[in-house]
Amino acid sequence: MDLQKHHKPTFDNISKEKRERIINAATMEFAMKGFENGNINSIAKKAEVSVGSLYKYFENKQDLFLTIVQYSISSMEELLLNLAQSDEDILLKVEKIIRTIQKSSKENVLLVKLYNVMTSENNPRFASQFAYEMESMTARIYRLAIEQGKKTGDVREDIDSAFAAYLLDNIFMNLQFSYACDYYKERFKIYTGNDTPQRDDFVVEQCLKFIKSAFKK
Amino acid sequence: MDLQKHHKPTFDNISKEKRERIINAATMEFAMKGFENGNINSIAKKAEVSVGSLYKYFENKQDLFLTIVQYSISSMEELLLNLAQSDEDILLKVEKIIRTIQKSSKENVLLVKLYNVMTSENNPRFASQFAYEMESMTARIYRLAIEQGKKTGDVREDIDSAFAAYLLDNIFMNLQFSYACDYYKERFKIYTGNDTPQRDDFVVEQCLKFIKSAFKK
Amino acid sequence: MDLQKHHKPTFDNISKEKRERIINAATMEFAMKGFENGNINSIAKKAEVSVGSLYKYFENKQDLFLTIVQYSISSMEELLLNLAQSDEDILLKVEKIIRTIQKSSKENVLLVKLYNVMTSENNPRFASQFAYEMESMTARIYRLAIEQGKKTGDVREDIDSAFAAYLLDNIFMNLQFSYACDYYKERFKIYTGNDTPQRDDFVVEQCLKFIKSAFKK
Amino acid sequence: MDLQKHHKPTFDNISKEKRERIINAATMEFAMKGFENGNINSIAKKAEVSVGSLYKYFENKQDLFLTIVQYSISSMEELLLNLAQSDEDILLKVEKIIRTIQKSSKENVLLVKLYNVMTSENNPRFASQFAYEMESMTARIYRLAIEQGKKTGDVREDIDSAFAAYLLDNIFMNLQFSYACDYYKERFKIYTGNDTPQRDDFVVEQCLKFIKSAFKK
DNA sequence: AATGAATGAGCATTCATTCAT
DNA sequence: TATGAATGAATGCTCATTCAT
Repeated sequence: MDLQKHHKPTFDNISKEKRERIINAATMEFAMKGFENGNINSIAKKAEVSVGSLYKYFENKQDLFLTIVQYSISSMEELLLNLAQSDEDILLKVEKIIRTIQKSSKENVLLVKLYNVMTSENNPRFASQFAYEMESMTARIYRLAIEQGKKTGDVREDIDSAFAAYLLDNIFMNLQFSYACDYYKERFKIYTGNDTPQRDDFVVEQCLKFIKSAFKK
Repeated sequence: MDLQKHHKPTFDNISKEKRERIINAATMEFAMKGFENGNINSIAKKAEVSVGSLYKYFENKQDLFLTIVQYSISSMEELLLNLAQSDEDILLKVEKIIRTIQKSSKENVLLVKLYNVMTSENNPRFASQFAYEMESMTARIYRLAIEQGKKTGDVREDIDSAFAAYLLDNIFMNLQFSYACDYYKERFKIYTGNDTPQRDDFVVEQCLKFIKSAFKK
Repeated sequence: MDLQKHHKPTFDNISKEKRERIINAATMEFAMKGFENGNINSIAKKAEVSVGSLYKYFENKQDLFLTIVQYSISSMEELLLNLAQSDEDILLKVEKIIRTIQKSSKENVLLVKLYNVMTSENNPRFASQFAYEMESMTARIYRLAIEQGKKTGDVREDIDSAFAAYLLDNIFMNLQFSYACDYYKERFKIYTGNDTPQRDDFVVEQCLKFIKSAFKK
Repeated sequence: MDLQKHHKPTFDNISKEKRERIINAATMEFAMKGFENGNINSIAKKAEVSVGSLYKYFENKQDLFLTIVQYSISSMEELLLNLAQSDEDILLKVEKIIRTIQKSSKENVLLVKLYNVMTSENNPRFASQFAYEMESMTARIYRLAIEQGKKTGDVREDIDSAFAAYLLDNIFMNLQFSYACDYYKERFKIYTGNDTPQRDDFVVEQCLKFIKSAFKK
């Protein structure tokens, strides 16, 4: 677990506007090119900040990347918190989640791409550092919703809540990537014949049928 | 579909042993570091072959990479073909698939890592080139099995076969990564509490329950 | 006509001394080895500058080469402008040109070598890019002088001014190379028996006799 | 002076047809790309001979180049010998030379290109090795013709025969390049406005006027 | 003698990081 | 604190030459 900051204190002192310029430029760069291929000098130029400054704010490239990832996770967490707090039926929740994925994947293609990059970076440290916060939140939310569903009788009791949450997230995670990442978009097309998952209602409907039935007693 | 070779004819002429040394070295390199960061000179050294030779066999780095990926896909295809040809009940097939994933992911960690790397390289050309070969086979197999299931009454008829195949593969793909890739391993642990999906029977059992129920009328 | 700069603005910002170190090192390298064989890393070392810096100043090897050539052309142009502006008799002008060639070829052997290399690089783009600036100036100067000669009666009127200028330059160009370039030096020796055109006055005298007579009515 | 062979005895033993295949392929390669950039492996492929064989015939790349140059010089020498032996008036001879240049430059662009490459190769050994044979022949021919002209009264006696021969060759050499080499073609265009020296008769006429007058008493 | 696969030093170019101003 | 010029190690790829068959 790694919740510590990855930037120097100086980064907190600069103006919000400058901070956002940096975050945006770096997010774009890393999302488009990945960590290894992302270029610090390009980020500096795009953010209209000097490289020297960047190195005043961050120890090195990796720390800038980690900071960016933190930010993108925070953005996603906001969305998730809304879903988590509602008291609805699990299937309603699932529908909300899917619709949120559809909406936010289109609005924040870069964040999703970045998340995708993150999941396959060949640096174990990155992976384990962030999997925790990112996933532990969704894991908890899904598991609680499933347990709640068991109580209300919406979910059969003979499946393991934690594992079911995992399966659910497998579906959601790939669905999310299918809206934003090259490989997954292509894959979606191969499976369903559609260019991108454009018929959102169809996707919602099919997913719900599948999941509802999977949970049903 | 892109089944053409990505190597020069010379690569077919060298000894099987040398060819395998190269394949292994390159698979290891690309699986660990990805395409961009994979180092041709390192591969040559690891394979005990000169760089010059490598460039006699492959036009460039990309073609070596593509060749490697082809090999890994072929390996997977063999497994899949066995599953495809059997005439069993869809649930038996699903079980077989999961057990195959469990077995081969452990045996061929590198291939799975390579596949994972491939899915997140930010190169659209790679994406479309490989999504097709990689996924079109599984897509077809799953869809046919589902359609067969509809006929035999094992699968409800109101779900879209193609989309259900996609959902199924979402689950399998992530499961596969969970056995071999750092991020996904960590994520599995967060969801289920287990270090790696070691309790294979538990995984099979839970997946089957979920999927069986999802398909059930 | 290609008078645009071939360097990045950064090259204008560095100290004159450093700029000259680079120009000198590169001129030497390219003059001795030609474009293809000239080595960027060697130039950097000779100029006591890092390769990285060189690439901050120039987009690539070709642009460094073009810049060098521009410099050498500018040097020559200064000399030519003096000759051009004078209002003298064409034969006086010819004598001045020859003496200028003699003087400058000895002083700037490298520039002449560079020009020689340039004329035979098998790169059409280089050729057309520079032939124009280099030659169009001399072409105009010679042609105007000849036309002026026709008016004053020093030059017969039945020869084509432009073509005569071309023939004149043929002689001058080879003369110039004869002072600086290995092949042409050897060739001069074979023709005249002299090691290098050392007896400058003899060369002047003979050339003048030949050209004067050629122009004479 | 270097008249020795630059190939191993083995090259004399192979079939004439194979020898010519090699000569042709190498001439093409070196004429188009120059010595440094000419590629031995490409030559072997083009000549349908193995690289190994090439190295059986020639010590190294340089010796292959030198051999090629020898051949091209021999070709030119044949032409020159014809001119040399005729007993004509010097101006008729000059006309013949120009027409020969015009004809052969178009027919054997590669040989001329090769000769051009040779004159600027930055390897002193090349230069001095070949200047001798190539130029000493023309030097002698031109000088003798001029001396003959002096006797017959066609050439003024106060010019140095050797130097006049040199000036003559300056004109011819550049004229030759103007028909075959990129830089010189461009330069010809700048001076005369014509794309290539296509109006051959005009060229002959103007050259003759110039040279005739230059020699005239 | 002929082959052509193998070699590996060499080169243009990139980019994370430093540091003088 | 901010700047951005400077650094140089690192990498994909080429090609003259060798040598086992």
